[in-house]
Amino acid sequence: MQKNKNSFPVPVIRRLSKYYGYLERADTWGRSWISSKELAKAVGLTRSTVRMDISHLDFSGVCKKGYPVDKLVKALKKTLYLTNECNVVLVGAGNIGKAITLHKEFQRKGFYIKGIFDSDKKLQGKKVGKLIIQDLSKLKKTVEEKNILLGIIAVPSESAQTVADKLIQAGVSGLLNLCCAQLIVPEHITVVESRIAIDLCELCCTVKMQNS
Amino acid sequence: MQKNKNSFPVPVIRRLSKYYGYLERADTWGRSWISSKELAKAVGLTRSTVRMDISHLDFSGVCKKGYPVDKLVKALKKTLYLTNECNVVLVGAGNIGKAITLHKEFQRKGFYIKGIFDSDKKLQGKKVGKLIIQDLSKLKKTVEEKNILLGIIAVPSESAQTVADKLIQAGVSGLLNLCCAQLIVPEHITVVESRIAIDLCELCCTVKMQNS
DNA sequence: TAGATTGTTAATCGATTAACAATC
DNA sequence: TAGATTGTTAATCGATTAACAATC
Repeated sequence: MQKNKNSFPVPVIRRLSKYYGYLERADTWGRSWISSKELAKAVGLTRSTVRMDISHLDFSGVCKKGYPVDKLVKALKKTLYLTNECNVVLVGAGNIGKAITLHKEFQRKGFYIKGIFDSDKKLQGKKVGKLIIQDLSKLKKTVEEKNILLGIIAVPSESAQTVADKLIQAGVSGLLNLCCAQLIVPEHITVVESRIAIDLCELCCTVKMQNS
Repeated sequence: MQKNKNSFPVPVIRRLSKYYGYLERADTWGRSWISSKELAKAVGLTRSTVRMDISHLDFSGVCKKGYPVDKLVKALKKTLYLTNECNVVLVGAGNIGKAITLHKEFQRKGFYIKGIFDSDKKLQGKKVGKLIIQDLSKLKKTVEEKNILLGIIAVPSESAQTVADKLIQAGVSGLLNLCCAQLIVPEHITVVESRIAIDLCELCCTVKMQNS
């Protein structure tokens, strides 16, 4: 039973995404029922956590059988707002930026990169897939015309804040920050940090602490 | 005062990495002292949290002045095991894998990609920067000879588990998993998940929940 | 029926924040 | 000195886990 639309803690959202990822695949294998025990094992969590998380959804399981996979996938999709497509723009046409633009996983999940921007004049006009790299002065126009919800920041740390400001001014509601600089944003803007370099630091540190 | 080398909770490690990232830059600007208040503001946390985290280090601040930036950077570097370089291999020479290999940020932080591997025969032999893409049969030899600690997995979900098994068998101690599949690993192996697609889902979901 | 599994409440655990004495 | 800041303890907050009645 869904209590309050706005009351999902971030850890719950992250885990629901995990369940969705696994169950979507399980569904294609023809799996029709799954218990909290099995799902917990598959994603590396406890039964209790899985049941608590699923209780947030507008959805019920069946005693002794578990959860119907197809319906659970649908409920997750709805709750995670993955039913509609989501348009995004990306700033920074370096190696990482280009790789993300060309990556098919995002489209498959309903995220469409509708514009790629870079302040480097030498890159402007070049193609990345079907998109042409544009100057940031075109940002606002694209965000308005193409109904863009989110911006991805894949520029060097030094220009991250400037780019964030321009994206917000252009009208996006959320930022995915791939660079290591801390962003300062107004309250109504959501920022999620996705930093491979910091994740690698964390991994290295954890491993070395254990071995010491 | 450092109580127990092995007792750092993951959230603390992540925040210490953040402080390190910011302070390293502040140091190059010539900043010599910083208070918990200022550092907290710069990285978006509370004073209390900053002071608690720093109390984990083998390091002391000075009343009324705060913390000496250069010494704090050194203490963080030591605690986070960033004093020595760390050798890694990467499996999956697709767009993302190549972009990471070519990215300079990792080297700057002391992470050296010493080998790139792909099971695709058409890619083997080609160059990515100074590295030549190799077959996975060469994995074990590279890990042993080049003193490799970590493996980065940048392959499609379907082959992630197989690749993880091979990396573990080759002798790495930790895995950075960039793909969405859940990995099953023995207890002595550390896995950190770094998933742009899931971060993007989280961002989209959070934004849409707020706007609804 | 007996056994298994859900849904939910209560208990535990851990992390963050607040408060304040000590200090310069 | 007065004011500011550290270091640390205690209080709060929230998330995870355990337990168990209800159910099929």
